Amino acid sequence: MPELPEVETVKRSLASVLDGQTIERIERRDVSPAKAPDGQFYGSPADIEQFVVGASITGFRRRAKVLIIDLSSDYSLIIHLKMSGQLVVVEPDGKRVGGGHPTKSLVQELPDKTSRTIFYFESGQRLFYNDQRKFGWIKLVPTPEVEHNKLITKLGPEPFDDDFTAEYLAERLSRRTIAIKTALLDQKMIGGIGNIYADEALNLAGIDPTRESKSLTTAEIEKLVATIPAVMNRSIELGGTSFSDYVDGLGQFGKYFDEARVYGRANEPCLECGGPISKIMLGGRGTHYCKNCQH
DNA sequence: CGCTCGGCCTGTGCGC
DNA sequence: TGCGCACAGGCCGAGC
Repeated sequence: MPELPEVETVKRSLASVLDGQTIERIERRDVSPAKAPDGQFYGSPADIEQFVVGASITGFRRRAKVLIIDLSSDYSLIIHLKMSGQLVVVEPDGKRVGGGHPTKSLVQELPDKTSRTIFYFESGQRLFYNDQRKFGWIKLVPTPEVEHNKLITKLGPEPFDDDFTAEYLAERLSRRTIAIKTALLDQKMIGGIGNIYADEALNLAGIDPTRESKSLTTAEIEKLVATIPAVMNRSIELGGTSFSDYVDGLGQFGKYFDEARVYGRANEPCLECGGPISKIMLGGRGTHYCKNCQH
């Protein structure tokens, strides 16, 4: 589910209510399958007891699609929501802090069967880490080690970084034969792009997603370097993309989907030419584009 | 080294 | 109405 704009939205919403709050207790649930750690939380019970319980939250950070919660114990929680992860704050009375939405996924009381870990705060509020498909994870690491952690160091520059330039991207694409769409999803090349925004940015740039990476012209690469942060910024403004059950930390839906140009719009008319949006499989991912407008 | 594909999980929606 | 298959926001590792 969450790509950079969704994780950024979750980060901001959680920070607005949980910054400075003290964790009173942790509950790790749903221990199946046996090989996954309790609650998908990688950390020994002793370490969690010592460095998480009783600690307060000193800040929230994001790197690409990874959320980092810093604690007063000088330890940090590194969290990846992968496809179906949610972090949702609930009031003592069980209501979402932001009120949430009256939809199927939110009518249900928490915890539900997807709730893997619950953080109880002294305020009485609770933070639910829900993950239907169980691909996501939480890891406990010393704060000084976060930036040296392999999960973080392997990530390429983010779309908003100063070092995300046309020169950088041209160099990285210059000898690659993989489709440009596949290249954009490579987190080592650029950190934070996922399936939705790869399709959207390529549409805005007028580039066919199946093109060989090394075939892109300088002008096309310059367009991409502009459209990628543009589409991400617009999505952050709208609170990310929800097309089924993504919600932010307050249970709010993102509205970018209403503005999506190609993603999820197979067979619908292209906003530019009116022709049908195509959907193909590329590198195992559903890929949406306009054959008239993207070359 | 580069590339493609299957696997990890659970659920939903579609075609038959 | 029921059944089985394809696909879903991500990423890793095996195998060529």
